[in-house]
Amino acid sequence: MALMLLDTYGLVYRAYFALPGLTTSTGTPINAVYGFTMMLNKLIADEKPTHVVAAFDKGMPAERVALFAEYKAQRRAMPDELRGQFALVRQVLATFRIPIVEMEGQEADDVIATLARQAQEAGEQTIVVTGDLDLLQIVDDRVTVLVTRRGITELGRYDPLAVRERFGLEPAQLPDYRGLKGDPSDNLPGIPGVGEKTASRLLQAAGSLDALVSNPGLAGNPKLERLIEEFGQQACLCRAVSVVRSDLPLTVDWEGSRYTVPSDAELYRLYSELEFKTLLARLQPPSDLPLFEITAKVSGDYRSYVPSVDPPEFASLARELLSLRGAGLVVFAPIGDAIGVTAREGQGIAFSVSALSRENVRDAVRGLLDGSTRAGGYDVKKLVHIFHSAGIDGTRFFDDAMIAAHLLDPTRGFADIEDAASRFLGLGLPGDAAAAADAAFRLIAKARTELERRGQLRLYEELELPLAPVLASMEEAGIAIDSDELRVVGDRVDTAAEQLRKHIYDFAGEEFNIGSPQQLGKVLFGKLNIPGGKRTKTGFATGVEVLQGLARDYPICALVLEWREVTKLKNTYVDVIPQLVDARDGRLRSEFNQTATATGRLSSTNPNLQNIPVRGELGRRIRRAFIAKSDAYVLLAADYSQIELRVMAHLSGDEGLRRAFAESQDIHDFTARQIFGIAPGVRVDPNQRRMAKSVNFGLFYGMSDFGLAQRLEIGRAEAKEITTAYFARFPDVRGYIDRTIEEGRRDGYVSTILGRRRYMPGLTSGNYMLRAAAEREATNAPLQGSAADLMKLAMVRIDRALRDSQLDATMLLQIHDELIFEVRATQLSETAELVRSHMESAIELSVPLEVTLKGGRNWYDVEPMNEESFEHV
DNA sequence: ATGCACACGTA
DNA sequence: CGTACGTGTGCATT
Repeated sequence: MALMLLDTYGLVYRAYFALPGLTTSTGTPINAVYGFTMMLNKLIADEKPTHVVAAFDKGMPAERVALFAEYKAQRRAMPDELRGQFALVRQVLATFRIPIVEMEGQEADDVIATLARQAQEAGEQTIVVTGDLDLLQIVDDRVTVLVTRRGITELGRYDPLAVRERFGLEPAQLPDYRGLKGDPSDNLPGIPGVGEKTASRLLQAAGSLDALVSNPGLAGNPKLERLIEEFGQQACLCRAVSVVRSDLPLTVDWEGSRYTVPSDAELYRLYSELEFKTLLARLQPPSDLPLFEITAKVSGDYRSYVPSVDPPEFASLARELLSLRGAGLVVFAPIGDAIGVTAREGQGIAFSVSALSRENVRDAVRGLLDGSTRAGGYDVKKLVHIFHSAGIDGTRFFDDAMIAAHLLDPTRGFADIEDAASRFLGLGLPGDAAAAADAAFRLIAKARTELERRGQLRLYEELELPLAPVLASMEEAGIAIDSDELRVVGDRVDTAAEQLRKHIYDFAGEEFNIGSPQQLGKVLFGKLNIPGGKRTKTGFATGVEVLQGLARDYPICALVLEWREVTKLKNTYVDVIPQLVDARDGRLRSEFNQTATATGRLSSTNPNLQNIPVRGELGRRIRRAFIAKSDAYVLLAADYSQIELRVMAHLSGDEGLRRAFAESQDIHDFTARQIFGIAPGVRVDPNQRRMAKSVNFGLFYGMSDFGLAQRLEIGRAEAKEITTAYFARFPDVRGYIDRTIEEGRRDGYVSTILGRRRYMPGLTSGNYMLRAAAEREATNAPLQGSAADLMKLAMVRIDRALRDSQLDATMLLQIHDELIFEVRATQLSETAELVRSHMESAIELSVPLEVTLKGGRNWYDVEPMNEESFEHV
């Protein structure tokens, strides 16, 4: 026989924290019981036990508390969402006919140890499954312990050999070990300063805790010796608490614990009740159940209709329900694997994407959107993806509650509907899809009113809303990756990193973790005594500015900088991108988030394609891996030149700045001439141009004289002279900055050209630092945000124009002021012209917009296209 | 596992 | 003491 003993509490607890907050359609939390059931199924399948027993804790562990009053005193109360699930766990165990063994005043550990000993004495093999390492002490030839690792399905298997390998100790020594090192989770102090390493070493040297206490000299180190003398008794106490009892007076009906596989019908009932859709899908529905069973449940205000099996009739039912309510607007809310649908407050319907077949999703949605209804949703981009995968294209969404919420308060991101509901409706959601849909419905109504009041309805309806499906199609397109090219860079980076590492060790005279700023600081400024150390709270500052200053005199600093560059490339791009490439078609699909930034820009994640290196030569080469899909295609890159400064020229109306752009000058060169009074015909010193460039950039970041001085490594007085000269030449720029901050203070927000707002409460703060930071943000937000407005508008129009044209061209990426397309090579010039015209005419400013076009086989080799010949690439 | 600090890539 | 992001590592926390 093979006996399996479950440390039920530990496993359920583990499952609870390992899984996200899943609930049934009525909001009952089920993540822990679901995880536990998954574990149980897997354990039975893998270990094939003949007998299974579930041990539970019951009551206070009186003996341990008597020994050590503080035992588990620090434990936080069990979360309510978890507590309720234990009844369901018992229900699961009942279905599997697994007996529960518990004993008043005893912990599951002791019950398990007792049963394991009984089985051992009978000559049987036992497998113990637990969530922590305390039970490893009972491991022997006949007792194997499985301990959950990360996730819910990974288990560590401990036999005596594995225990020795992990701890360097025998299983029986583990209570001593725990007594020495303590255990914060049970509030056991052990000996202060003694951790895993020391505890293990001490026991290897002394054999046992008793030996150590009676002869502290065995520690071989005066400091430890003292600690043992002082805290030895405490350690013994902790040890006593840690020893499990294997002599409880328990008798088990072994025959009753024989494991028999539950029937499909029993499992079906259980899984339906708990709405375990994936587990349900593996089962054959019993013939005596109706094919389409609707269970109506009420939770709070929300009435949910949950199909418990694949329902062919779902669509017609859903439509019937909605038509009863006189639906004119249908709102979809994706939440987890499910989608909620609603047509009127408090009347949601939920269905799950994973449980329903694609066909059913398609039928359901088509049934709902039959002409007379408008579609809305929370996170339209996600809905477009879901609909698309179910074969539905071209749904026009009239509302997106997520986007609306973000327009109303762009300071925060709105990842899921719970965020938005709590912020704007003051609602906590019960977590089921129907409630989410209902919340989305209410959000839309509320947000529309508010957007209209603020004059942001056009921004919402004509810019942000149409952009969502454009982003969806970009995400779906992805970009082709040449993995071989990435490997080439990878190899170079690998060897470089290796050489640099060794080199650095040579200079340091020791091996250490270069990636740890703490260790690096100690080596550089401690051991090597390089001057100019100190700063930051946690230790030495080792940022680029610091190391760059030292690189000339101390080669090791230059090496560290190089090492950082190289490992950064490796870890962030070279090693990561291949893993994210879709193996089916070799394309990389990242996500564009429309509701992440405070200024109106997009953000990109998984991976972030908006920060692929361009400055360093090695890093830049990564762009060679971003290619067009075949020889018949090329990449087209179109970027706005100096868009933020042009926006500044427009918003400020400054004559000098406008003239510069009107005359199509090199703006930094032009600025340098103005600031430094350089006559026409005289060349601008590159250093002067560099300074002018810093001034221009600093402007729209709200930089101070101090910041400019630091940036340019010049005196503060000189910096002051430069800015004074600048504002003398461009006086309206000064006026614009002051006016913007003043308006922000007065109205509470600043605005972009299209009326996007950013609320700036910090402008009236009494705290100087806070206020100054808010002033910089207020200066920058309209500039950065207006540039984002322009680009987004261009994207919507280009997407439309491309679809209306016969051009074979796809928009792939947006990098704030740049768009990347995949274009049929023969149509490059035509496409480029289309893109350029829409970008340059997105919004008419008082200065011309200028777009630079480049084309090439890959992102690295894109080369400027000139007016006459677009075809030379 | 989760959150923080630091560092660093982009516009 | 220059804006806006996302992601990697190390390290200290459950």
